[in-house]
Amino acid sequence: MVIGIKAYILDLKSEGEDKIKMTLRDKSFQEAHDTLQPYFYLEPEKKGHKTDIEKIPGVIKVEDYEDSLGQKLLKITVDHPGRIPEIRTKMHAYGVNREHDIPYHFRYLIDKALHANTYYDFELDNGMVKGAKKTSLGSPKLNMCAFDIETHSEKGVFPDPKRDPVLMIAYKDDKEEKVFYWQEGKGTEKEMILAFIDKVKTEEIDVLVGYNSAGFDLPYLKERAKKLGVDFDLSRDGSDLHITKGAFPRATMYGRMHIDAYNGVEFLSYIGALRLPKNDLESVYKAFLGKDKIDIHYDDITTFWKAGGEKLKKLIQYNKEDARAAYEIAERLLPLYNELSRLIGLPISDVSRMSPSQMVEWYLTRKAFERNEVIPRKPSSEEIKKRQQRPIEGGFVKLPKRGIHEHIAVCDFRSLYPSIIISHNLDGHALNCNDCTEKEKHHSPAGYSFCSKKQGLIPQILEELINARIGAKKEMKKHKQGTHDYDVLQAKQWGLKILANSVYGYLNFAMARWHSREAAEATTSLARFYIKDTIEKAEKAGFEVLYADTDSAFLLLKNKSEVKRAKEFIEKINKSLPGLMELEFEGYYPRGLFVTKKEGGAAKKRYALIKEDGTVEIKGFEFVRRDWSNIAKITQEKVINAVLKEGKPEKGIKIVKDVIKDLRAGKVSLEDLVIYTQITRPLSSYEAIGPHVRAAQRLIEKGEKIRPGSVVEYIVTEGPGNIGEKSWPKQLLGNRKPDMEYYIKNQIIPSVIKILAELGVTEDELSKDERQKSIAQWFS
DNA sequence: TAATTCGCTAGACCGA
DNA sequence: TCGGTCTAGCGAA
Repeated sequence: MVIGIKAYILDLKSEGEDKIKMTLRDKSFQEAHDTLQPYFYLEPEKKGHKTDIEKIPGVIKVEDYEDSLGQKLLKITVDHPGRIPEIRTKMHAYGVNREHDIPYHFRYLIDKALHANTYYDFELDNGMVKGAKKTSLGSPKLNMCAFDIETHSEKGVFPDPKRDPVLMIAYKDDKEEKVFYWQEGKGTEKEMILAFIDKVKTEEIDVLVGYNSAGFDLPYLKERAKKLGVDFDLSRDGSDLHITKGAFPRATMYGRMHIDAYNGVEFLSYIGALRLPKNDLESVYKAFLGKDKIDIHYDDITTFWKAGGEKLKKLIQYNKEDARAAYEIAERLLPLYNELSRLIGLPISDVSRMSPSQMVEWYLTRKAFERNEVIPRKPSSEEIKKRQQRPIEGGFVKLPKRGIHEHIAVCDFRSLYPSIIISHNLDGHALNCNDCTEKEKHHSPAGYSFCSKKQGLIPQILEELINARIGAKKEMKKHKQGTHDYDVLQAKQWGLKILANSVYGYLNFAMARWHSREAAEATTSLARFYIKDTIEKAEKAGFEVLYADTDSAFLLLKNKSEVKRAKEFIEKINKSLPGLMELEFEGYYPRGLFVTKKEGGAAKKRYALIKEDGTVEIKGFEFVRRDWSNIAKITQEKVINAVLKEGKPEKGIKIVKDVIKDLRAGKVSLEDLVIYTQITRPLSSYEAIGPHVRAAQRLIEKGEKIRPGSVVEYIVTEGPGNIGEKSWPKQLLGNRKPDMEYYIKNQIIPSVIKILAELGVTEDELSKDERQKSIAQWFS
């Protein structure tokens, strides 16, 4: 029987020989099947292998294949996707494998031109897909829930699912917040787990979110379920929850997308959309809910659970807040992942675990298929090492003019690297073309030239991404803020921006299939050319250029009315720029501050600007760095504000002196003295034991887990030895007293001195009236 | 197994 | 104890 349904592919997997099973979702959901004969390519070492290869068990067909790049290959069709690993190993005798490492369900979506999470009119014949036509329906709305578990724990012992039960499971969706729990004599752990599974199923949850749930909650629940004889079946087809352990843990269940919000937070931090002191649940909760999460030490969880009454209530609340924090982060992430999934065309569960580079690579893979280009191999480890040897030259940074300046116009190139790549067709395959004359080619200062006739894959996808983003932004204007359509478009343009911004980095990334050193060098060399050219032209036009970094230039104006002249200058530049390249007027700033380095000379990448409405933008200074104490940061912010708003030295001096006084009087909270620093490698591989490493060692001695990525929070205390010896983790501070003189001398003074120096404040002035004469020596 | 380069600064380390 | 050099982290773009 043939039926037609409007639905989207939520999930899919391989099933048997040449079959794909998929979950089609609309208001309900339904299982469907399709076929795709698995295949891969071989770059043959020499001709004449064909007949040998045909004899290999599992090989169905061997054909000559030439793609649109002129690559002459053998296309090897096999009977079963699961056989590819075995067959491709045998192929080493005949040549080099190509496209042998594309997961079968990705292969299916790419070859059939189907995008996950996108509505199609499917024609199904007894559950087999007979046709799929794209509809005009927009983004699907997925049912999402967050969850979190609390487990029994003995003092100082990490919970072990072989021994310690799960006490509670918090659940939150868009309708309710609920905590499943049991107590001795009231219910059982088994019933609780079953009730949770039942909840996920009855709510038809499509997206299950936890925090570190791939590494902890789901493996833990699975293990407990096994012990209790419960079928821990969260999937939509009765298949098992699949757990992959290791440095990058994964948990997958067919038919439901699992998102680990921890990956999401790392992703958002990575692309610069989120900056938290550390990427833990507490920081997420505070950033999103604006208040601190209830604090219960994990040693006390079982005690609270047993105690009942108010304590139990508090534990329930604690558990709820964990789920709530995961939910908050997921609410921001899901629309983005949904759009990225639609763009790249792969399921959310896969996309949510990808780095921006991987996203670019899979996007390119799909587009390469459309162009009939067999994709490049992954580089070997030797090739990767070779690529990493000599770094390419990056952006140009102009030495700024130090001091406090008035009337600054900032202009910057819109999407500089992408627009250069598109306008000059920078692409590994467009390099050294034979179709263009020297004159026709795009030339770069790096010495490489590129075809001007046939657009390369990289410039093509960049152009598509940028145009799609312009389209999405235009479309956004037709919708009211806060509506579903608006939010979807917002997420879409964000996803497009992430992809477009990642392409250059991808090009220069050693592990990239489409790595092109030449294209990357051409990109940065042209970027240096354009910014230097702009600086030169600005100076010729009579502007003093205060500073420039990669894609932006700061023009010093004589007065505010010169803004018009600056805009005219920008327009003139734009007339000379090729293709999509555009210089934009970013803003007018009445005042700006550039300081000198510690070693003298003006400092790059550190400045502060104030807008007409009084908002201050601070770049590079300690204020924006997490590895400085809050007291130093807020003092610096106040001083910068005072300098930019009033420009009088007295106020700045007073701010600093007051803080010093407060520190000596013990009026500063401990929280404001904490320094956050990340541990980036196993402790044993540090050559220099800095304060954060010393503090981490102390945590390890107490049995805490410190891994690369852990953020240590430490305070410098009074006592003998170097600063490291004096550094104690916040948790282990005990009776130790913070070393206030350290905070004055090594935190407050260095963070303000270069700023106040621009107002003519000298070391002596700052130390005047101070009871301790020794202050002067700090500035020596 | 998953973007790079440019730049600043603190604090350890090391030899005189 | 001093100063130079190196290691390490993090931010700007």
